[in-house]
Amino acid sequence: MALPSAKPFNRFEAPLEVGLHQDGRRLTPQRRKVLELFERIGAGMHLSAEDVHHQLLEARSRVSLATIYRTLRLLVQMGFLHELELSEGGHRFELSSDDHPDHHHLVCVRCGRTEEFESEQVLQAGRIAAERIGFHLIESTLNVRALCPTCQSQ
Amino acid sequence: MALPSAKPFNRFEAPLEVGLHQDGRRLTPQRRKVLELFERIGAGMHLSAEDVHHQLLEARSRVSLATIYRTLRLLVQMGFLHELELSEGGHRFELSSDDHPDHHHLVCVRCGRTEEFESEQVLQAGRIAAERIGFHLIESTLNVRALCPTCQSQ
DNA sequence: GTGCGTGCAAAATCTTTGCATACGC
DNA sequence: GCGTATGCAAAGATTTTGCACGCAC
Repeated sequence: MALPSAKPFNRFEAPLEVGLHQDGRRLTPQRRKVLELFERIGAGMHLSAEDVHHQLLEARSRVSLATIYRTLRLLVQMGFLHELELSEGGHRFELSSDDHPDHHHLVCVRCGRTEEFESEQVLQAGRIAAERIGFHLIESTLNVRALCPTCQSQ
Repeated sequence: MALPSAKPFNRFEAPLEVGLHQDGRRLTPQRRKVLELFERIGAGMHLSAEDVHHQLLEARSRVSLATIYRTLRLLVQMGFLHELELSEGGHRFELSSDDHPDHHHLVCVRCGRTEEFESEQVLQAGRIAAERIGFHLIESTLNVRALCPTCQSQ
């Protein structure tokens, strides 16, 4: 008779384990708990490192904040999580100008090269989305993560 | 005979002074220097608080970092500066998911309420902008800063 | 003269890191 | 058993704040 599986099935666990082992890394309870938390709350929920820490504590899992920071960075690198930039964390400033209306940024994820562009289409899409749920638009910024030509050829 | 103007003309100074006085605030040399710096380097340049501090020191202006933080916040509130969110400062995470492709965020600047939406139009605009300068698109996120219905009515 | 703004230094956040121990492999 | 990952605490980095003084108005 077959032994019961020690771990419940988790659609993320197999890929997580495989991905980790490819790089000589290890599947630890801490890493599993962080990823399971995100799976449990579902896509589209945004948590900070501190949020993750608290949620895990409430679920009776003590994972140190340092490990959570390390794990979040790892899971983003591996593609399991996305890192968002919402307005709270903005730390750079530029001049407002009529010649230079709402504009957007293309950032090379490898070398950091940044290019700006404008797009009436984007502006309009943001406005429509805002109006649909009754928000009043203030400004919109599209951040495009990309590879620049130089980094593509390397 | 007319007295010479003590201050050189500056296209931002008059609006700055007027805007400040409307709220019972004052036009100080520090505030003027910060705004002049941004004007000197031109629209589209992105500076952090620390950058502003260094640039002013090089221009022989000692303005304390605390004042720079206070002034940047003020100038953003008044609309003279924009606050950007580039990829360096992201601090929130969400699950990646095939059911939940590139999507965008509407954030209420007052209460922080966040709504998501998707837009093929935005995706396409990002793709076109990337291809135009030879970048290869990885992902794009539109952040829309807005006022939610509740906060509008207050 | 009134009271807002500044500088300074201390505090509060938020995030990273060094090191000894624990444990996945 | 080897070597990666963790927890802890300390260090860093960034941003905010309390307070006395200075200066814009």
